[in-house]
Amino acid sequence: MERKQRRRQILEAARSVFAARGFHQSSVADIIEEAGIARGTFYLYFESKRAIFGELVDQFLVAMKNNVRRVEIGAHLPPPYEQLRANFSRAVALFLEDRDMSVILLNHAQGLDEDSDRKLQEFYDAMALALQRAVEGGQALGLVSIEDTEIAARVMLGGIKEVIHYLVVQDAEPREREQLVDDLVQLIFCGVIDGGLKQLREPVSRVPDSIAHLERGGT
Amino acid sequence: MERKQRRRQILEAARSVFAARGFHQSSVADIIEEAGIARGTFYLYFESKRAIFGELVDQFLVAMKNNVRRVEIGAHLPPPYEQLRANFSRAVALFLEDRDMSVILLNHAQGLDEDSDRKLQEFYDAMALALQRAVEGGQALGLVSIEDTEIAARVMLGGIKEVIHYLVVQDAEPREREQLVDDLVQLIFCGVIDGGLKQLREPVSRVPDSIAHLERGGT
Amino acid sequence: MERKQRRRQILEAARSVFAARGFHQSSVADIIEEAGIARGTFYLYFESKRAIFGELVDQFLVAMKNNVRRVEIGAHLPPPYEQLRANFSRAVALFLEDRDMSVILLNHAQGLDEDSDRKLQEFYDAMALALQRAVEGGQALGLVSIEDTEIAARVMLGGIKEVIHYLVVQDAEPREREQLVDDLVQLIFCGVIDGGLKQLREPVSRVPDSIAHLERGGT
Amino acid sequence: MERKQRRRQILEAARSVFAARGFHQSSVADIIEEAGIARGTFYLYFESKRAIFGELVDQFLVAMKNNVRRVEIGAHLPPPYEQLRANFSRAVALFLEDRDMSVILLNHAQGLDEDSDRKLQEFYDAMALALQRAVEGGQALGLVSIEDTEIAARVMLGGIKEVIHYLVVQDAEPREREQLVDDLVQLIFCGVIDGGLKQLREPVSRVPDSIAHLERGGT
DNA sequence: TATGAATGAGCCTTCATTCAT
DNA sequence: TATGAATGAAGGCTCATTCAT
Repeated sequence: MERKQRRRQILEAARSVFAARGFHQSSVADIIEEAGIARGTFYLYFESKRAIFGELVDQFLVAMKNNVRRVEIGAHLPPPYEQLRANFSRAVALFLEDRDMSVILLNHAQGLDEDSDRKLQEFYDAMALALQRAVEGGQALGLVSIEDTEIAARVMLGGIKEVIHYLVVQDAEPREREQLVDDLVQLIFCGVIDGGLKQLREPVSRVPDSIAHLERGGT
Repeated sequence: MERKQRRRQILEAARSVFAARGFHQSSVADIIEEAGIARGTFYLYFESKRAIFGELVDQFLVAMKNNVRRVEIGAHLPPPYEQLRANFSRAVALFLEDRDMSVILLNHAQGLDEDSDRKLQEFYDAMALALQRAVEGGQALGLVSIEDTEIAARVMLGGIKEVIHYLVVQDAEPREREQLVDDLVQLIFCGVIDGGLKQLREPVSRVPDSIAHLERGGT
Repeated sequence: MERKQRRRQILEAARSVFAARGFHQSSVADIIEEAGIARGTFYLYFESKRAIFGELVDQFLVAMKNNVRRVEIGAHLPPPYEQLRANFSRAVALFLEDRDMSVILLNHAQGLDEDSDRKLQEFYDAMALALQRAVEGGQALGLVSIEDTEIAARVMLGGIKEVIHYLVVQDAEPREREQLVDDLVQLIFCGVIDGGLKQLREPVSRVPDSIAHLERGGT
Repeated sequence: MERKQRRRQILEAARSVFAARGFHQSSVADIIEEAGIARGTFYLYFESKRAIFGELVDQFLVAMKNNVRRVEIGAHLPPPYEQLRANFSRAVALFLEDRDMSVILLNHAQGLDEDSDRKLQEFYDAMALALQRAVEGGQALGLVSIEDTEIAARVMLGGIKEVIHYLVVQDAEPREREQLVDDLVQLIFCGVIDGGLKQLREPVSRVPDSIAHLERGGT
């Protein structure tokens, strides 16, 4: 128990250090200073700087996997939308509750070495695949007409990642989380345009006053 | 002129090295070897390893800025959709034509140091702002009902980044670029669900045969 | 008494560890693992890693000193040869019975630090001196014509050390120990050439068939 | 040429440092201080501390191998004794001319790691084999009656090593080198006893005055 | 006495940058 | 302008030893 607590303490320290400076800018010296321990103690609990970083990432990925459930279709089950929304909600919650790890994962976790990159890649691939399956389900139900489900899934994944990243980096609890999730789900599944693309396709003759100022805007 | 060519030669070498290994894994030794020049020569043309990296990023960002134009609304102008689509098309083209830089920007350019991160941040912020303005334009035109245009813009930006990243990393010219751009625009503006969310909200009683296999899927 | 047993246990463990890996390659961790004790316990019995090593060496040197007796000359005493041979026999027995320590002494015990080196040096010096005295005795008896008895003693000492080392490292009980001792004594006192150097000094005109193959040998 | 000189300079520094303190007690810091160069410069010329040590050892072993020639038997060749003596003379000269390396080889070169130990082992094995072949030659010529030529060779090798070691550590040019070589050859081939072992086998009834003092000697 | 967590000095090695030629 | 040898700060990691329990 003692041992586990010390481990946790070091992990916390490392997490905050990595989040603040990134992997390369962070030295073991930074971590032990943050944790208030001696040099050797660090290596009593972790094999290397890489190892503790990997453990942090793994921890988070596992939590994420455990919180995202396959969308099942059936009469006695919640409608797909509810299931999807619940997944989104849990994922967003995880990210927002652990901003350090979010920053690490979305900002610094890439380009360390091939193994590490592959692990991350595989995680995102798994998320993308889950989304792709959901989209294919929608296709089968006749709700989706787009053909390239892989691209569709990637767009959705990217949207989620970027929003999370944005919110975390802004470091502002911007609004009600559930409202955010609703927006996110709607944007990702339905886009921004209410009635589809048709409306965009026509030339606009009358500029509403409300946006006239945009025409010659600054940077 | 001679000097400019030498600069360009070193920049090319650095670009390919950075793309292959990332910033931290790449050493000045790698770059000068790739360029076939001596150690000292490198510093005759660039102040530091960071400087040449920054220059590569800047170069690309400038090209990108030059290729993305503000969407103007007016009777004698192309419809907003055409303008938007043209922007997307040019951006995608830029990325796909310079995969090295795409990898660098989307994978390795973050977490180097505060200056660098801020510059990148500012670039993406600018892209997000452009998208946000477009969305606000749609709002004014009554096409968009979503209120949080900032989030909407971020979702769109993330979708684009992720797709580009995916395509570049896959290293496969997957399909007609224009077709891809069409899909991208549709996804980002209209989402995947044809008729809006309503359809997802209802429970599904009948599972189409075509997706029955998905219910108990593997990994 | 309990304490002495624990000491002995740790000494045994250290001996086998040192013999297997040498002083520098062996860590205190290795020793306590081999002994099955805790880190702190080690320092309850020995001041340092160096100390336990020194104690092992001392132990062996004392045993050796106790087993090598001065060659006494007198009418009622065994002939010098018997006494010398007995000394050799006991020394060889000691080495072969404690191969771990033999390896340590003959292989790893040098170059640790000045104190340690000096102690070892002194031991070998004592052995050399004993041999030198014996040679001087022979000189006085008219059996030895060589003048530099110091060198003679060193040659003899080196011969013994090398043979022991060889046998221990080979890890094979090569032959009857007493036969070995006989050979050793003969070699060290009488050399390999039966009739002295004269025979070697003359050119060889006729190559015996038995060694013709040696003239153009391999490695 | 410049580069070779710098290499040589570092090698010299390392040689003297290793000889003075041994491999483990010597740090790269010691070597660069002795050489008067910067830390990085060391690694410009040698891969590691181990590498430079290995190079020093190799250098010496090669020189030794080049100086020891197979003893050939034939009517038109110098008598075997001359050839043997010449080998000894060259070997002794090599050692005495490079005392640093002698100390390193005879004192510190063992127990570093398996590779290193094996290399050294192989070198001594080769020397032993050469001596064994010589002894076998003597056997064939009827000059040698001892049967175990392997042991004989080891005794000879040990005698040489120990004498060299002794002389080097004493750090005194003790006498004419050729005289030393003569003694060495005689001792190694003919032992110390003029007329063979028989003389030692008889009890001694009369103690010559000249050695009476030895009977109750000091340490 | 026994434990094992904690300590921190010390070492090897890397690599961006400088500078004499 | 070009070279490449030289620099030295910085960082990861080990391990003998201490100490609170």
